Amino acid sequence: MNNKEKLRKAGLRPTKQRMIIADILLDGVNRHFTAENLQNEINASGNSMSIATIYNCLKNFRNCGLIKQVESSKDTAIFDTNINQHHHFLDEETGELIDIENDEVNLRKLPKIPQGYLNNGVEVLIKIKKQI
Amino acid sequence: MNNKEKLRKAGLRPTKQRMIIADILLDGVNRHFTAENLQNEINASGNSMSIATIYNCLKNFRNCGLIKQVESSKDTAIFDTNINQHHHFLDEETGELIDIENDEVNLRKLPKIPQGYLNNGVEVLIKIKKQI
DNA sequence: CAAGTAGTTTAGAACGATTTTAAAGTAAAA
DNA sequence: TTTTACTTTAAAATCGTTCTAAACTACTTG
Repeated sequence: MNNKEKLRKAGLRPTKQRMIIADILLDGVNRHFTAENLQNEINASGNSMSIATIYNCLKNFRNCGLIKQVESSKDTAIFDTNINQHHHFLDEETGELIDIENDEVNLRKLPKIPQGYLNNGVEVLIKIKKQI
Repeated sequence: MNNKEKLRKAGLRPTKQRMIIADILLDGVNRHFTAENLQNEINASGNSMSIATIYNCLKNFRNCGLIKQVESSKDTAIFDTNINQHHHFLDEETGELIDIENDEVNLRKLPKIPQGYLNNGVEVLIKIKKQI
């Protein structure tokens, strides 16, 4: 399925700007990035786009499940093109994130989900620090 | 150990402002809060403090391990007085966090920590959503 | 295809959380 | 004490992100 079809399937009009971003993000390579990182890639690809459009687009893509947003207490939002359930190592010093595939983690025991709620995804974060 | 001693032990001068905050936060009750929540509690206690001092103090307390900061992609930093390793349920709609004690989660299998790094804490986040 | 309409992009202003500034204040050391 | 280093403060600045409202464009319908 090409990117135009992916956008339509997600319920998004395949505009010029969304296609530029889809071409960068939806290439099958897993990556973590910020809005600013993406703007740099857009510029490097010979295109340009308002930062408001980049934020709109990231929000749309995320809401449609084309990308994920990483839970992180950094001051800048971090997005992830790996939309499968998976986990992360986080170096708190540098903010660097490393993917952990889902099958590398196994939970023996999970707590009871609170009354009236449904489980909507489990994320394991392993904080790491450089050895000295 | 009283709060003055806790601050000294953490390497922090027990100033008037830090004592006011310690008296609110270090009462043994686990809570999640933002800088603004804390400011309201300070005001409610009949004291007042510059917001810059509150941010300084939270950063100091966190760096000394007196409180923790929760990994969350909300736009406002969330702190936690529960400094033991533990986990959270997160309702992404409302941002509500619920503690999960460490013994309620059991990991059967953990991935290999990347070369040159040390494990610095595991956090499990279970995203939940309201049943409809 | 033409015209209508609903959704999209844009630059720039606005916003909100957090940090910086630099001056005044305070705790601890000498 | 006096000195020194650290802390607090109000206000300004910063930074990521969202809003605004006007121009634009994709899609629909005739």
